[in-house]
Amino acid sequence: MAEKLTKRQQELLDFLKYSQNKNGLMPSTREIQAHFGFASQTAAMSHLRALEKKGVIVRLAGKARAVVFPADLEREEVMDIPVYGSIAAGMAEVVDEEKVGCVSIDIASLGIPRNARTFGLQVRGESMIDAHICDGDTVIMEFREPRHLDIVAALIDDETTLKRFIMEKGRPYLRAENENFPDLIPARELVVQGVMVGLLRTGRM
Amino acid sequence: MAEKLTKRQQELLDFLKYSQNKNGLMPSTREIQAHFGFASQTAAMSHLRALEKKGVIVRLAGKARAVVFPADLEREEVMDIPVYGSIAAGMAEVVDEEKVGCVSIDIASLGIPRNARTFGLQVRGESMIDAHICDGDTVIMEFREPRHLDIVAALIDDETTLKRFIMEKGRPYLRAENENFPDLIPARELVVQGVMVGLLRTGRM
DNA sequence: ATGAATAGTGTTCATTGAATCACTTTCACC
DNA sequence: GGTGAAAGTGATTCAATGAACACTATTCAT
Repeated sequence: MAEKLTKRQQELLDFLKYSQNKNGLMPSTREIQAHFGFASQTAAMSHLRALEKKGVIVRLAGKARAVVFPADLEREEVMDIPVYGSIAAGMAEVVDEEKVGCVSIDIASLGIPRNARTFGLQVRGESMIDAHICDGDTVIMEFREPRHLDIVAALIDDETTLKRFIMEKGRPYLRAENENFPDLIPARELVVQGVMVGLLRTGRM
Repeated sequence: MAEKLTKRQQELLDFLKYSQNKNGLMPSTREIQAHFGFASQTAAMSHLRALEKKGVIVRLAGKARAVVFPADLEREEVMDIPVYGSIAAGMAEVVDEEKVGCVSIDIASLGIPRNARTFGLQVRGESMIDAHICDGDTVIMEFREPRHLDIVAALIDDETTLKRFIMEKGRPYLRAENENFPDLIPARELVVQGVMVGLLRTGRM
């Protein structure tokens, strides 16, 4: 199965990947022909056949643009999660100005339902270091009601901070997971923007 | 742009998503017709037009199966990273038996080149807790030469453990990031299987 | 030297599949 | 009660595409 490709076949495969990424769909044989400057469309056809025989692509006979990468079929559904540097007061709907990036990850890895409203948040500071959440980490939040001991993104003084949500005798309050930080924050007007469901750390460790 | 869809339009959109996920390509108007039991192919056409007008899909005129979700175009290239529970001695090529899952994530989020050889590793134990790597975390490793202070997956006594790689006066050794663990491990036959480039934590925090 | 891949050219054909026109029906809204 | 959007039916047209066949040329391992 893992037969190695010839140089030309690799070029063709690269074009297929490029095309799917750039245009969102596979090229037709004639588009392949045009891209490589073939005089005959058959050249593209035979290359596709070769790639199929080597198992790097799958083709569905008779259908147009029906070239598929096996990996794409096995892959779980991928979700795009917007990442914010901070989340301002409103947040009701969308807050594009603060958006600093996007993480695409398969929903199975996160273990969340596909219809969950999720967003990412870049962590600043060490206030949750005892929960092993570091400065620079990206936490994945889900928009839902917090439960006891959940880690939540809460709006305090117009800024979003990560805290542990404690429900004691029906009274909720927030706690930082760092000895050096103000231990308890009485939660009067408690605005919870999301509950932490995942964490992503990248770069030099 | 974010006009809400009718029930029927939502059904159609779901079918498009289902089809792309299941078959790897978009359905043609006739396939849509067959799926919904329309007597006329025009019904599918007009629905697609409606979806396009509302901005949830993009269509390329004249091309076959040319329906694209805008999100797919903005998305960076997604990479499938195999996750192992542990990595046995060989590891030279592929070790399918130990594979416990797969993480799909866009390469931009990880900040690694697209041709990097990466794999995931489930962390067991608390030996790296001081580096804020917890039991149950999945670390993303890249197969490359370790540098000073990198966190590496090293093979010790036929088992893979995560350690910090220290290069001191040309002599490499490994250190656990946990006071309670054997502080230094002289590295005689040092087999480094990968360098940590990312971390993913999921589930209840 | 002789197949067997690889890499093409040139041509033809049958489908697949998008697009358009003409009309019907239902249903919410003012 | 009229209007317009949503949801269809039915028929027709024609470009976009995959597929097949016949041949050529080169490389490479038997």
